[in-house]
Amino acid sequence: MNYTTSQNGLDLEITIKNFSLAQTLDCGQAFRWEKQTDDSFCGIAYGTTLHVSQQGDVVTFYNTSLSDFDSIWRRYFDFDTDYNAINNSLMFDKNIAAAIEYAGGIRLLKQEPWETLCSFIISQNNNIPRIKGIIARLCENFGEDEYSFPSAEKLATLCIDELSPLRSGFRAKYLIDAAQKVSSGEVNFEKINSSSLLDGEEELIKIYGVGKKVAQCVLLYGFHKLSAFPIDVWIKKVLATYFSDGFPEKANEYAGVAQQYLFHYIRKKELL
DNA sequence: CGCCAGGTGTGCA
DNA sequence: TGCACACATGGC
Repeated sequence: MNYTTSQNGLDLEITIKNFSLAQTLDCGQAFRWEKQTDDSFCGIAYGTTLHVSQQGDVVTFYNTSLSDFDSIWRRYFDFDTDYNAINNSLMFDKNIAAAIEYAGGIRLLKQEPWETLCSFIISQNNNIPRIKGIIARLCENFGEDEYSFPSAEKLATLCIDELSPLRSGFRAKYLIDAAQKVSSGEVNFEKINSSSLLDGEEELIKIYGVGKKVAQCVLLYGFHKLSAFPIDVWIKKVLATYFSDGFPEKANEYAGVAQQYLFHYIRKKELL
């Protein structure tokens, strides 16, 4: 156990080391969290809203039941995985070590596969504020209630024109195709769960508009396959700058975790 | 107002 | 295989 919980009225407090709520929720892996203040966020996952904040090593889940924490948030934030051990296993490389130094408080969220698939279809050739806007409109227009992400079955009944309120541009046709293939079972999430990375990717790129990068994002953030390795423009820059001889094989098991740190790290450096 | 965005499909050599 | 180029929309 690398954290402890305690009840404080209606709130639940988690004490945990080397975790950063802000880095985790604001690093481009999830798009339904809104920053309230520097260390306080409101958001939705698995059809459930949450207000959460962090003060030092203490993370406060406001107005949350222990059952919601156990069934949703503990898993969503991946609190049961030992990131100290993972980070230690990645420290052998000095560039990854530098990225850990900067961004090692990030956790790889366990998001819903279908939501993750849609989110990263929408993310292509797009910027984060607009990605969030499109996803918010998707939920407002087609979710079953105000909290839920619309199901693949629901979206599969729609045509491209009916997605116009999203203003998602050329991506609308990709969302429809994804909904049809997922709801029909042509793309099988159960199968992907127990598949290798390569087979999972092969399954996902059956969808029109899903290529390697989006597929790897879905495997990493939606299926929690920590060896998945999405290569976007930023990671291309990382590979060219720090790993001209190739990404170290020793990091393969947790390549996706390293990728997330490196992504955050190089973007920060570019801003300076 | 232009440039650009956590890419992918398409049409060429 | 490799490489421009278009693609919708709007953030900055």
